[in-house]
Amino acid sequence: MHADQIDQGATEPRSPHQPRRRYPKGELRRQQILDRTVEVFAELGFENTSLRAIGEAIGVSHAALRRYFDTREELFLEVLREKDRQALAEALEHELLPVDLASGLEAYAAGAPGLMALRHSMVARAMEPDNELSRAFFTDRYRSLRGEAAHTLALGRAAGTVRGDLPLEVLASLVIAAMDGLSTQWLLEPEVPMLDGMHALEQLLRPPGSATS
Amino acid sequence: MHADQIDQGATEPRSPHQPRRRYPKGELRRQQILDRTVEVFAELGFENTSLRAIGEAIGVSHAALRRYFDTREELFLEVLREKDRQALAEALEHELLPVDLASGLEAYAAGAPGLMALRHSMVARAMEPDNELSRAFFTDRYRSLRGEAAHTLALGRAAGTVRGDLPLEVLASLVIAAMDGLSTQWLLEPEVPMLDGMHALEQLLRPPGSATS
DNA sequence: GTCTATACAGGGATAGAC
DNA sequence: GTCTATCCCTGTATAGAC
Repeated sequence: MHADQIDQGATEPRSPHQPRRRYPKGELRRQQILDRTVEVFAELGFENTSLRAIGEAIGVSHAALRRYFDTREELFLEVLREKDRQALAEALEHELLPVDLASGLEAYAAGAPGLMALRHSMVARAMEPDNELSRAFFTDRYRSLRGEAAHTLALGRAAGTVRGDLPLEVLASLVIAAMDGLSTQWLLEPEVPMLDGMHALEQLLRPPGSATS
Repeated sequence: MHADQIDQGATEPRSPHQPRRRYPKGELRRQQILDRTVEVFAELGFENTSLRAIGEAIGVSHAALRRYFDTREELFLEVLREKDRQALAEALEHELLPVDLASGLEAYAAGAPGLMALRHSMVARAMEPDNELSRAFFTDRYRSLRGEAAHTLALGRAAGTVRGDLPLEVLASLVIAAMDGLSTQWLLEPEVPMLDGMHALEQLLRPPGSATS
C-alpha cells in the first residue's frame, strides 16, 4: 500500500522529469538530497529550507535538485514517503504491528521533531485548494493509518482489552486523531504528557468490567 | 485570558510600529484587512496569500498593510486572535461553555475550512525553531483550550456522565487532541465522520455502569 | 495618520550551455 | 548531470506625498 512506487531496474518509459534512476550515482544522489533535506529542515524550518539552502548543504546548485524532484513540494512529499517506508520496514522487522497504542505513538512521533513539523506543514498545505499532490498523499496516508489502527484494535478486542460496543472504524479514526493531536501539543510544549494521554485512551477503550491495568 | 490586548482609548506609549488606533478610520481599515485576509486565504491558500494579493483585494498597496501589522506572520496571528475573540464572545452570549463535547468540536472547526487551514499552517510554524511569536500564541491557546475542556469535563463528572478514575488534565489534553486530529482528517476527506468520532469519545468517557445514551 | 512609490535581497521555476 | 543566467514573484524597508 505504501510502497507503490518501487521501480528499481524497471526499463519502461516513465513520466517526464522523473529520472530513470537505474544508475547508482543518481540513486545515491537522490538519497543524499532526501537525507540532507531533513537535516536542513530541522535546523531552519519550512520557510528557510529553500532549494538553494539544501543545494548548498550538499555542494550543488539549486537547479541540480530539479533533476530528481520536479518541485519543492514534491521533494518534501518524497521525504515523508521515504520516512514512511523506513518506518514500515522497521516495524515489520521488529515484529508485526504494535499491539500497544502508546508505543505506536512513539513510533509515530518518531523522536524527530523536525520531521513532525514538516509533516504538519505539508498536511496544512493538503487542506488548501489546488494542492492535489499533497492532498492525495495524505488522504492515502490517513486511510492507511486508520487501517492499521483498526487492525490493532481488532486484535485488542480479541484479547479482551478493547470494548466491543463501538464501531472499529470510528475508534480507529479517533485513535489516529489522538496521536496527531497529542503530538501537536507535545511539540509545542514538551511538558505536556503525551504518553499519559495515550495511556488514558487505552484505559477508556477497555471493556467496562476489565482489570485496571 | 484571551483578551489581554484590549486597548481602546488607551493613551500610554506603545511598542514601535503598533499604531495607536485611536481614530475610527484606522480601526475600520484594520478590521477590513483582517476580514479580507480570511477570504483571500480561503481562496488562494497560504503561499499565494501574499501581502500584495490582500492589498489588491482591498484596493490598497501592500505597503499600507504594514501600518497595521509589522509582519505577515503577525497579520495571520491577529486573524486567529480575532476569530478566537469572536468565538469566545459568541459562546458567552449563547450560554456558558458547551457541556456537549461534539458541539464544542463544531464550534472549534467553525464551519470555516479556510480558517482551519490557516490555523494548521500557523501551528506548524509554531513548532519550528525561531518562531517565538507563533509558538507563544499557540502554547497559550492550547493552555486555554485544555482549561475549558477540563472545566467541561468537571461539569460532566458532577453530572455523572464522565468517569472519575483518570486525571482531568490528561483527559482534557486528550479531548482537545481528538478535536484537532478529527478535524484534520475531516478537512482532508469530508467523508470521514468527524462527529461520530467525538460521540465515540463521549461514550468512552462515561462511567462504566452508566446508561448508553 | 494614512498611503504610494520604490528599492532590495531572496525565493521557485526554467532555458540552454557544457 | 550539473551549471549559470534569467524570469517574475515574495516579504521587508524606507522616503516622502497628502
